[in-house]
This record gives sequence, structure tokens and C-alpha cells, in this order.
Amino acid sequence: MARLRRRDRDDGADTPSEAPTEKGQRTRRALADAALSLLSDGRGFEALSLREVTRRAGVVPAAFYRHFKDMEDLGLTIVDDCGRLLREMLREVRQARLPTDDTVRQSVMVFWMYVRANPQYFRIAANRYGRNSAMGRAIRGEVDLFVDEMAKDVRAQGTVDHLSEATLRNVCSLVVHTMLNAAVDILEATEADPAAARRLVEDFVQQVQIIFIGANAWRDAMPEETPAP
Amino acid sequence: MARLRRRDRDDGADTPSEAPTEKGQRTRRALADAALSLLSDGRGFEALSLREVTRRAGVVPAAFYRHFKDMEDLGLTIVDDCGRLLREMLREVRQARLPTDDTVRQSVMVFWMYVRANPQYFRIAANRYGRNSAMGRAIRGEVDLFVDEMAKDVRAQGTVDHLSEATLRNVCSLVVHTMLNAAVDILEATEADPAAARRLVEDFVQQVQIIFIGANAWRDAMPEETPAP
DNA sequence: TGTACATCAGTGAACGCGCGTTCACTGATGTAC
DNA sequence: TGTACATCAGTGAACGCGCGTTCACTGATGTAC
Repeated sequence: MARLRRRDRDDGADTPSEAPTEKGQRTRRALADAALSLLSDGRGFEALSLREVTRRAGVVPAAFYRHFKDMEDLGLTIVDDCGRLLREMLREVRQARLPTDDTVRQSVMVFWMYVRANPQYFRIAANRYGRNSAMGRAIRGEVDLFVDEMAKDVRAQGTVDHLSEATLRNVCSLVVHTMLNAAVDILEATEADPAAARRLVEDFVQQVQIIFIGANAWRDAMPEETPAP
Repeated sequence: MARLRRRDRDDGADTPSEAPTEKGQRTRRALADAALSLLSDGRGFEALSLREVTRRAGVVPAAFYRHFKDMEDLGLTIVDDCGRLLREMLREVRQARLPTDDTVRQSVMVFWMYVRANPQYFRIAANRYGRNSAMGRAIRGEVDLFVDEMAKDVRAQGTVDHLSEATLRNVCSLVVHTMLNAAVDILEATEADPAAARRLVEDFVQQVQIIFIGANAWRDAMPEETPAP
């Protein structure tokens, strides 16, 4: 479906096709990887220049146009890959789910493993772009898909039968955004100060636990009874 | 204190002083306002150019240097103003706090009023910058101050006596980041689709309510008892 | 109160630079007969 | 299997442009006597 959304843009013949030759595919990947690696220094995608990306990829600027219409096109491709990876991650977390207590901590640890393995993707996903930019819209779309899958997943566990669909989705949205926030913070701390990073992970675990405690105690019919503060 | 952090940078004589004349102050403000107004289109601060800002401010590019050392200097000034405003907002919310139930919804409504009144500041505060950039560090600092004040505030209400200081801070941090997320989303929806914006506000209220329900139910000594899922 | 002078904000021209994009090209890869 | 040809990825030079920054300048504002 994410694929479909990209295809929608492909109305004209102006966007280059998927590069049939092996060499072509390699350069295409090199360009995407170059962009991701440049993002690692805490810069946003919008601050990257086309020439910078081709330089890092070891290719002449003009070669860029063999693979992407422009930087935005590259950005959408990356968001696409990124969304695919995140959802695959969620699926594996789902399968690894053991019938133990403290599922939250376990899930978080698996999630954390993925963050370590693919830091740049989380940097992309956590960045905020305007609703007007194609990239911002694409990212929101991917995050929504992610929230949907998570909601389905939690529902299937049968522990939140008392929550309406809307409430469950809202809870999952809160968890996902908290997760993205945490991912970036933890990534940035992890090189400079590993101990601080471990503390951030623990804080994140606690936040998710508190959210789920709250969700379990929530009663949809009577939202006026907020206890305090 | 935020002021102090800025002063720290002011080690050399290179950063222009605060502009003694009235005309000088006016242009200085015009530059800051121009930058803020350019941010409104969903672009990050890092994507602004110096010439663009001076153009919007109705001034020649060279005039910029009468007031700021460079764009980063301007950015730090804006973050400073922004932090001051947000904390002032919190203080007023605190004073307006009536001894009624549903304080959460009430606080959120006041907060929402402030977002409407100063949209650009929330855009700045919610943006993610690298930990390495001076601006990123400044924003984190301001957000931390905000979290501190909120924690003190909630503690003073006496409804969370069972929470440790660390846990309370962690809860407040979760609320603040959720608030910033929500602010940007709501702002971007509010022009295009007011009904959707109202729904987002309601979702946000529910998220904060759930967080506080969870915080009330949390017991620090036994974090292993996460109920589910 | 009036004059001389210093301070300061804003001007306009100029600079060198990296940018995105174009173009005709070259050499390699794959296909048809 | 060998040759002729088409397709395609990457080249290198060139373009015009907006950028950040500098400079000597001008005119206005405020101060000292």
C-alpha cells in the first residue's frame, strides 16, 4: 500500500524507472545509503543537497537523474523503505511474543535492538515535516499504518476488550509517538554516554507501562471521571 | 537561566549587543518576527536563508549583522523567547487552576488557547534538531525547564505523593512531549480542517487523562507488575 | 538654546562559492540474427 | 559462436542563480559644551 502511494505519483514518464541492470540498482542503493549516512549527523533531510549526496555516493551529480526525479523523489523512496522496515520489525516483535508477564519490557527490548541496527531509519521517521511537503505526508502515512497494525495486535491479545476502537487507536498512537521520540533521544545519547542511554531506555519502558496501566483502567463511557491532577 | 546560557556564548566581542536605540530594537524584532513567519509554512529553521529573512523584514542583507552574528545566533534568541513564553503560559495555567474535577481538560484548553495565539513558537519547540547543534541543545534545555516546573506544580497538588521524584519527572516529560507533538499536528490541521483539529484536541485530552490515570495507579516499588498487554 | 562631534543603523555594490539542472558524450551490457 | 546494434548508466563541462559575507558609505540620533 505504501508502494501504491508512491506509484500514484508516477503518473508521468518523468520519474525514472526501477533501473533494470545490476549496476543501476547498485548506484540507486548507493545514493539512498549516502543520503541516510548524511542524515546521521543530526541534520534533517531537507538540509541535504543533491551534489552532497552524489559526492558521498561516489558519482557525478548528473548521474542522480538516472535514478530519481529530484531530492523529494529520493526522500519518498527512503520513507517507503523505512516504513517497510518498521512494520516488518513490529511483525517480528509480535511473533516473538511469549506468554510471559512484563510483555512491555520485552517488546521494548526488541524494538531497541532494531533501533540500534537501523538508526538512520528512525531518525527519518521521527523528524517532523510540514503537512504540505510530500515527505511529511508520506511519513504520516507510514506512522498511521504502524499504529493500525499495533492496534490490531493489542486487540488480538484480548486484554483490552473494554476499549472502543477509537480509544485503542489513540493509545497506540501515543505509544508510537513516544517510541519515536525515545528512539531519537536514545540514539543521540548512545555514542556520547552509554549509561545515560540505558537510563533513557528505562524511562521509556516506564512511560509505556504507565500508558498501558492507564489504558487498562480507562472506561470509555465515563471520561469525565479523570482522577487528577 | 536560559538567559545565562545565551550569555555564555557571548565570550567574544563579535556578537552584537542589544541595540541601544529604539530603531535598532525595532529592526531586531522585525528580523526575529520575519524568521518566525517564514517557519509557518512547515519549514524547519535550518532551511531558512539569511537573505530570505532580511527580505521578509524589509531590510538589506548586510543590516542583519548589526543585530546577530549569524543565523544560529538568531535561532538561539528565538528559542530563548520561545522558552520564556511557554513557561509564562504554564505559570498562568497554574494560577487559573480551580478546585474542580477534570483539571486535565481545563489545563489543556488553556494550553490550546496559547497554541492558537503563538503558533510559531510551538513549531520551533516541537522541531527536532541534532544534539550537536547549539539550537538543539537550547531547545532541550528549555523543554527540561518546562518539565521541571510542571513536576513541581503537580507535586504541590498533593495527589501524587506515592510517586518518586524520578517517576514524576518521567511522567511530566511524557506529557510535555505529547503536548508538543499534539500542538504541531493540531496547528497544521486547524486551517485545512477545523473539525479534524477539534478531534485532535479531544484525542490529546484523552491521552493526557490516560497518562495521569496510569501515573495514579503506578506503584514505584513494584514496576514488574505491568498488567498487560 | 545652538553648534560640533561621536555613535550607530541601514545602504548598495561587490566577491567568490556551491547549488540544481542541461547537454552531448562514452563505454559497457544485453539482444537479435 | 560471432557480429551489429540498441539500451542504458555514468561522464565532464557548462549555465545561471541565490547564497553568506565584506566594505566604504550615508544619514539619523543622541551627547557635550
